[in-house]
Amino acid sequence: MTADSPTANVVTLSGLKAACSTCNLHDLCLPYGMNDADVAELERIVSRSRPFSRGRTLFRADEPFRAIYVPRSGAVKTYILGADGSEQIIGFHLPGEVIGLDGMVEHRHQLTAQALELAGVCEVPFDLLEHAAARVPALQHQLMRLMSREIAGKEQQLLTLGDHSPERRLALLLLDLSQRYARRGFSATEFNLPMSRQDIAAYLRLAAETVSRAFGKLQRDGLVDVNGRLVRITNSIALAAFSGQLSADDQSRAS
Amino acid sequence: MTADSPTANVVTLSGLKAACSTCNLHDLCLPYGMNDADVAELERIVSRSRPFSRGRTLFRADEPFRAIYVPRSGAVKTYILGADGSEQIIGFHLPGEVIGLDGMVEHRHQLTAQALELAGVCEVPFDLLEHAAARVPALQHQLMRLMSREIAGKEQQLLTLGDHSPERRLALLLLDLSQRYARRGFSATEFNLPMSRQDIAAYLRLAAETVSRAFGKLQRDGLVDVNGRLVRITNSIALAAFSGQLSADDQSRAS
DNA sequence: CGGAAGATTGAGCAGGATCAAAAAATGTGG
DNA sequence: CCACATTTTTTGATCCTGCTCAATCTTCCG
Repeated sequence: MTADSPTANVVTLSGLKAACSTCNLHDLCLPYGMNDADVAELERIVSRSRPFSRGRTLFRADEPFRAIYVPRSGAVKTYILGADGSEQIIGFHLPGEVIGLDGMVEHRHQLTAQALELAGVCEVPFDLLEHAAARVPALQHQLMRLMSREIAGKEQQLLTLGDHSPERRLALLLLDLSQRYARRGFSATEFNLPMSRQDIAAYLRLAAETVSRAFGKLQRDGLVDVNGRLVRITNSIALAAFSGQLSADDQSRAS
Repeated sequence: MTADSPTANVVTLSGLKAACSTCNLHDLCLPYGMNDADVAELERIVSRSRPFSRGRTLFRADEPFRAIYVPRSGAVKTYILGADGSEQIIGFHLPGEVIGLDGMVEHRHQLTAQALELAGVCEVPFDLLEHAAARVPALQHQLMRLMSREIAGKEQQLLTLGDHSPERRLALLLLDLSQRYARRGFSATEFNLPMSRQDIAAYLRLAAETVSRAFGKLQRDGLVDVNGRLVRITNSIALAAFSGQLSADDQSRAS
């Protein structure tokens, strides 16, 4: 249990034990559905790292897959560099959302994970986790649930990109973030975006200029109120209708 | 072990036991990494259905999630209907590729799965599978590997859609199918597409006309030879280079 | 053989990318 | 705390690519 060295480049994690039992992400994260004894078992595996400051990478694409990571606070983006060197953002990860589950097959990470803001992160060595899962059925079940959630989430994202209108893509992202913040106990209608406009553009596969204009349009239409990174959803029903999530009837009623 | 009734609408599966031990998809599917005793355990769970003819659905979005499905032969597409009623195709599934793993969290299927051609399918009740996985570590491991593969695959798909050029998107799909066929013992350079042009369009988020033109372009450039659904990859290196999978150097060399 | 669905080809249009510049926010050092 | 430098975001103008509409051709069924 040595003190953290302030050396910036070293991403080695300290051996600090996690406190899953007192973590408020309990029911979003790995411990969900487990009893106290099981959680204790989990805590022996999980270690908390020194916080990652903005821009620091948790791991890079092609690095060997050893562990999965879960932010406790802050936010993380995962991306891969395209053929032209541009960042293709694959996901934004809020506290309790597991990162790195895609590395199991190839035994290496498929993506690069980078902190969007100061982020406390838990590291979970995957081999230990798997062994524990074999002993603790509740852990096995929850681990699979998290993987299933990841699959469903990516499918949802494919749907978002399938929608052609930039405004609708942006609306879907804002609604998605809204729900995820709400589930974490934050406001569903007012929150700070952890990512830049360019990040949003790279995620929605749009030009940054288009994202800016899309924000303008949503604001002009009275759906959201945007001030820099602060977003307030002024009419969530209309926003959902506009995004195409509601039926055609609702849509016409809201417009 | 009653004979299958020919009633078309009934998707109830017959109780026929699977023969995972003699299935040639062994190392792609669930049995991978398991010993004979473990496979025998798995066979008690898996049941083979009467083949699904073209256009028949294995399950529909919103239906309760009870089982996952694996085609033994043929091909299956998964999709969801967009707000405007259009089919948004999420995936094409070849033999050995598990379908339905996204249903675990919400306890209902997120997508509709439909046979693209006559398809033999294995049905695996998920609760039984999970119980078996808790007893058989090799099964637990492989199940997680399959889920991880699914996540990585969806991420790859997001990358494909991120690419703006229709020709490159199509090239990436063809290369993807090529690899997947190759791993199944089929030719990597010559194969029949199981899906229509419209399906390809719905998958790549393009208009059908654009897909047609993209095929024309790839053919004119001497990368592929297309006759209806028969595809022959005449220059796989150039095709990979064109798709952006290879480095910029390779790309300039091939063009 | 005929009908229908699917695929291809062509012409015109619109929407998002790109290029360019101004404005705002962020951060840094004095 | 402010001034300055840098980055980020917004706004404007133009261009180009993929969508739409329309017609033809093909294939696949009964």
